[in-house]
Amino acid sequence: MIDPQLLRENPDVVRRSQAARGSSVELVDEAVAADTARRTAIGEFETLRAEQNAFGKTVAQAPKDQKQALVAQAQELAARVKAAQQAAADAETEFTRLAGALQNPVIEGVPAGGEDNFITLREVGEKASFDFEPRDHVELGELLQAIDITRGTKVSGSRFYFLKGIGARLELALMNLALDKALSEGFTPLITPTLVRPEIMAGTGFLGEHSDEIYYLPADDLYLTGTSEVALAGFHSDEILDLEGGPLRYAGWSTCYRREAGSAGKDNRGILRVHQFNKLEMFSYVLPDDAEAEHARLVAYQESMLQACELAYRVIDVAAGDLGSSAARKYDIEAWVPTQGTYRELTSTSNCTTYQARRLDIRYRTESGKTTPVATLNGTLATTRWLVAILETHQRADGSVHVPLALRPYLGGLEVLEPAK
RNA sequence: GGAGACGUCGCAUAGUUCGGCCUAGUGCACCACCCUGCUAAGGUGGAGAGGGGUUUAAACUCCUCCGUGGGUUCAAAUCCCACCGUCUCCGCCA
Repeated sequence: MIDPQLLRENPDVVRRSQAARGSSVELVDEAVAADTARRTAIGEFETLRAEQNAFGKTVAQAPKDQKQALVAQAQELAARVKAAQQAAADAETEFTRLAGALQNPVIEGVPAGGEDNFITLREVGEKASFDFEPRDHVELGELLQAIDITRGTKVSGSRFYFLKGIGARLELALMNLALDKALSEGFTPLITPTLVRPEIMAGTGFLGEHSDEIYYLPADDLYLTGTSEVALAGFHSDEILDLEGGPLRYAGWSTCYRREAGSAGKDNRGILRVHQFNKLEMFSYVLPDDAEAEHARLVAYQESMLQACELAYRVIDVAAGDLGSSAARKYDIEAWVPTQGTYRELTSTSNCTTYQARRLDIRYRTESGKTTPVATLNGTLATTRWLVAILETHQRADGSVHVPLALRPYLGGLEVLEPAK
């Protein structure tokens, strides 16, 4: 939910943002009109209600012989109050519908346009080159007996897989490396529920245009989360936070579930795009003024993870149209995937400013004692998908795979993954 | 799965019998001030959330909020219904 005051006082800012995203600009004017209508309706209702409250006292104190006449009068007033209340509620609903459809105003400098209009901020590391024909991660996964896609499909259908042996260990090593990184940066680890109630899913903004991406369990009216961001954002919902001692930072460890409904036929091979994977997600609750600095911090943590895994990557500033409704700015880090000859997204970090917090009612107290929404940010620290880049980047001619130094302590010192005999 | 109890302004509690005197009382904690040489104790006052109006702002003022949502009524913390949550007992499973 955007700030109603911003909408009222600076509709141009919202208009520009909607335009940059390629979203409806007219919606801004509709929302402004709905805001005016809503406030008028509220005023009318409250005037009548005040009258009714006062009259109620007269009735209560009236002598018995006058009561009947007064009650008759009160009934008539009550009917008018009821109508006005309904009108106010309707106006409120309409405003919420329209304003709720407005996306988070993008931050100054975010490139306008769609998926291809991103700006590359930097490229880091040397892309792997081979004097042999490199194998893709599926082949390597088979050689190492680390990834079993055939059986994953047999058991659960397409886009499912087993991580086996060294594959399972490698994922845990990566996740634990990320967890230690998060701990050293002061994050509190949190293992989160992966089934959430509808209001939490809606509050984080995932039930909008991407609702067909989400698994839903009708028998229980619960949603399977596609990222622990959902639970992490819901963690402090309806709370007033104390940020005096600095931001609240959490690292959420969870399995993630995605239907991948719109991507049939895309990335069918391997474990790049799957229905289920694990992820360690950073989540920060900060003062609105500190959000951009926190965003830079989250990217830095992500880059240090990519570097620890000895991967070549680029950092991109995602274009407005590709942001999702809650994000005011998003940086993706994409690692070079040798057999695809391209960069693929490994992390994503969003600055949701106060947009998500306003929906979930997460506030802090200002110096004057008033409450106002906090800013929320989130970013990936590790996911199963990283195995793709790690295996392909560090492979050798004989099918063995070099283990990045930083991961070795988590694999009992193992330096090389050897093909199974 | 069955039976029952409960949900009140940070915490604890009163109020629900019998709808209007609840503009929700009290204690603790909290904040400011006063008093006592310090501390403790005591005194006075303040203090919840959301939203309108007004305003540069403050002050002021009005409406809403007693788990959530409906309903009955001139009037609901109080009566009715549904849902959510917590606890206890029984059953079942691990």
